Amino acid sequence: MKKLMTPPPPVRSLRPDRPAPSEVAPPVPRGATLQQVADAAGVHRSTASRALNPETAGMISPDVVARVAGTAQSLGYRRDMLAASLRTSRTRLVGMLLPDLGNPVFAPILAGVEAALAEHRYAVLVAHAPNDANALELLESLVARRAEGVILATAHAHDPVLVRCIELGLPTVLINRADPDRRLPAVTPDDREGMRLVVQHLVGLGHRCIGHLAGPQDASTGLLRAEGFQSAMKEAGLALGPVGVADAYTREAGQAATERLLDTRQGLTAIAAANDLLALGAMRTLSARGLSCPGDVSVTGHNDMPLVDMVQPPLTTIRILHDRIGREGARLLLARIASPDAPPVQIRTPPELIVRASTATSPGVRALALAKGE
Amino acid sequence: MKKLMTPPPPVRSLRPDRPAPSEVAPPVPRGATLQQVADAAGVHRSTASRALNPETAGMISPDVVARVAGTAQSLGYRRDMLAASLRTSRTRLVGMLLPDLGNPVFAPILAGVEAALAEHRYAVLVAHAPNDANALELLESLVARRAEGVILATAHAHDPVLVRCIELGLPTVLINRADPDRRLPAVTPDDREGMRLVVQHLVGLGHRCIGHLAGPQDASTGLLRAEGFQSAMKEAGLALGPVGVADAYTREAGQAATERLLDTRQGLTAIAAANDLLALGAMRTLSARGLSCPGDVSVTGHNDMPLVDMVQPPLTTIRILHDRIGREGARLLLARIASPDAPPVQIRTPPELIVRASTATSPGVRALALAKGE
DNA sequence: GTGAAAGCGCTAACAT
DNA sequence: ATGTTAGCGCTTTCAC
Repeated sequence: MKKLMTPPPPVRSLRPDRPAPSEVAPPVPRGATLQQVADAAGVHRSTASRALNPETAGMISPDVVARVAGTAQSLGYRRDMLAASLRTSRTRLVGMLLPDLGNPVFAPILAGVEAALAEHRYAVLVAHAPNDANALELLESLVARRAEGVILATAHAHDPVLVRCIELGLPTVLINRADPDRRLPAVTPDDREGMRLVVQHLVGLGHRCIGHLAGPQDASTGLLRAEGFQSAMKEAGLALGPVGVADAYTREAGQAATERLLDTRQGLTAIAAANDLLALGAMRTLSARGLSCPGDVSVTGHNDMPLVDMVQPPLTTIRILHDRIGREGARLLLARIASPDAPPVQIRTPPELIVRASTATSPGVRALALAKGE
Repeated sequence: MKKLMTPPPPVRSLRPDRPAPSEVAPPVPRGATLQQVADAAGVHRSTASRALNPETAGMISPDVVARVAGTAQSLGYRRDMLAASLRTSRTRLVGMLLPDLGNPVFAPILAGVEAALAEHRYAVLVAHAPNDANALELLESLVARRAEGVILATAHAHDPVLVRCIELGLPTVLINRADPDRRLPAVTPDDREGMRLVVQHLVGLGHRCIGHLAGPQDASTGLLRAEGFQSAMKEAGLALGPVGVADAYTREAGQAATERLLDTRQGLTAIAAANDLLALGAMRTLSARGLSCPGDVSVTGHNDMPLVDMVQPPLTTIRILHDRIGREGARLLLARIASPDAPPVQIRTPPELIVRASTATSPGVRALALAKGE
C-alpha cells in the first residue's frame, strides 16, 4: 500500500556545517543534534538518548555512556527541549497571568514563583493582562504552547478565565486572590487575620470610631479585608464601622473614597485601609482637609510595599510575604500537575503587623490623659 | 485492594471524558489534533493546515476553508505551537534575564517588553538571576527551549552571559544597561543627559559644591551617571565634584557612601545620587547628622520610582520611561531576529527632570539674599 | 546492552 | 486547488 519502498535511501545527508543564509527565514543558531552525537560516537541515536538521560543511563554500559557524554560535550550538544516535549508531552513550562505589573506586589510574587519553579527545572511564561484586557486570549496562547499549568494572579468574581481553566482541565493555582467557590487551589494572604491585627492595634490605642477604606469588592482581597474588618470590630465589641469603597487600588481612588468616608461619618479617629496605596490616598485627603495624621486620624495600610516606611508619617501596615506566596503557589501548581484530581488546597500566609508612626493614641484618650494632669 | 471494581467496565473507545487518573504520568489535557479536524472535514491534513493558516489560506478554495474552519471550531481545535515550532524552527519565544525583581524599575520594563512582544504574538520566558547566580545556566535553558532571542537586563562589565550570547550567535538586546564595547544593541536611559539635567538644576539654584553619590561602577548606569555628572560639572565651569561610590543600589549602601562623601568634603550643599534608593539613603544619613534636606543639603535621585513623591521631602529626580525602554528593547530584538547581522543600534531614552522639594536654593545664595535685605 | 522502527503534531516541498 | 511524502529532533516500545 503506502509502503512500497523504493531503492534503499538509507543515507541521511548531514546538514551542511554552515547552512546557507536563507533569504527570508532567520538563520537561527542551532547546536549539534542527537543524531550527530550518536554518529560521532558510533552508536545508534536511541542509545545516545539513553546514555545522556540520567534516568535511563543505567541501561547502558558505563563506557558507552562515557563516550557518548564525551562526544556530546565536545560537539556542544544541548538536548532540544522542544522536540523532547513533543515526544513526551512534558514541557516543564507553566504560564503566569498577571493583572498589573505596575502594582509592586507582583514583582516579588513573580520572583517567588520563578525561584520555586526553577528548582524543578520548570520555566515561567509571563502574560500580562492589565485590567483583564484579552486575558482569555492570553490563556489560550499559554495552552497552545502546552503550558502544563497556570498561575492566575488575576482572579476576580465570576472570572471567565478561571471558568475556562476548569473547563480545560488545566492545572491551575490562584494566587493573591482566591476563588470564592474554592474550586481551585489558592495561596493568599490571610486577609481576615490581617484586618483583625489592625483593628486590635487601633482599639488598643483607644480608637472606637474606626472606618474602613475598602478595595474593589470584586476581588477577594477587597471582599475579605472588608469582612475581616467588620468581624474584628464586632469581636472588639464595637459597632460596624463605616466603609468607603475605592474602585481601584490607587492613591486617587483612595483619596476619593476617603472624602466619602469622612462625609459619611463625623468623628472618625482612625481609618483602616485595604491597601497601602489607598492609605496614602487617605493621608492626602486628610491633609487637604487640614486634619493631621496621626494627630487627628490614625491610618493603616496593607502590604508593606517598598518605601511606605519613608513617607510622612511612616505607615503602619500589614506585611505580606509576597515572595513566599509565589513560592507556595508554584509548589501547589507542581503538586496539582502531578495529581490534578486531588482536592484543592487553600493556603493562607500569616500577616504581620508593622507598627510605624501613622497610628497613635486616639485623641479622646489623649484628652483624658491630659485632663488627669499627666 | 480498595478498588476491586465490580462488573466489566463498558468499553469507551473515545478518550474518556474524565481521563482515568493514571498512576504516574500526568494526564495532560489535550484538544483535537489537525489530523482529526482534517478527517472530520474530509480533507487531507496538509489542506487543513493551509486552510487554517491565514498566510496560506489563499491557496485553498473558500468553501473548503470555511468547512475546515467550521469543523476546527466545533472540535475546539487549537494549533499546537510546539509541533509547529519543531517543524518551522520558529518558536515566537524570547527569553528575558532579570537581575533583580526586587528593584521596582524592572516590573515596568517587563511590562513594556511583554506588551510589545504580544503585539507580534511572541511570548516571554522570564528568568531571574539575583546577583547573577547561575545566569549562564538560565541562559542555556532558554536556548534549550529554542528562544529566538534574549533580552538581558543584567549586563555588567565583562559579563560572561553577554559573551556567551555573542558566541552562540543568539539575537540579543541589552536593556537598562549597555555593553561598553557596543557589540550588542541596547536600550538605556540617557544617563549622561540625565545627570546633566540634574547638575544644571542644582547650579541654577546656586549650588557650587556638589557631590555625586555613585552606583556600582561595574554596571553601565553607575559608570555613565558618574561620567555624566563630572562632564556636566565641567560644562558648568565647576571643579570635579567629590564622589562616594555605593556598592549596591540600596538605601543602606547609600547611607554608608554618604557618610564617606560627607567626610571627604566639607561644605557640600548638594548631593546628586545615581539612583532614588541611594538618594533616600543619603537623606537618612543627613538627618542622622542633624543636617536638613533641603535646608542644608539638596538631594536628587534617579528613576522616579513609585512613592518617591510621597517621602519627606518629596524627591527631586529624573524620570526614566521604563515601560518605553521595555517596548523599544522588544522592538529591537524582533528586528535583530529578523536580521541578525545588522549593525547593533544603541537607543537612549530621554530623561525628564522632576523637580520636587528635596532641592532648594543653596544656603549661600539664601544668605546673600537675606543680606541684601530681601 | 543496543539497534530498529514508530511516531509526537505539524508544515513544506513536490507532485498532480 | 488538493493530496503525497518527508521530515523537524527526540523518546520509547519492541526485538535481538
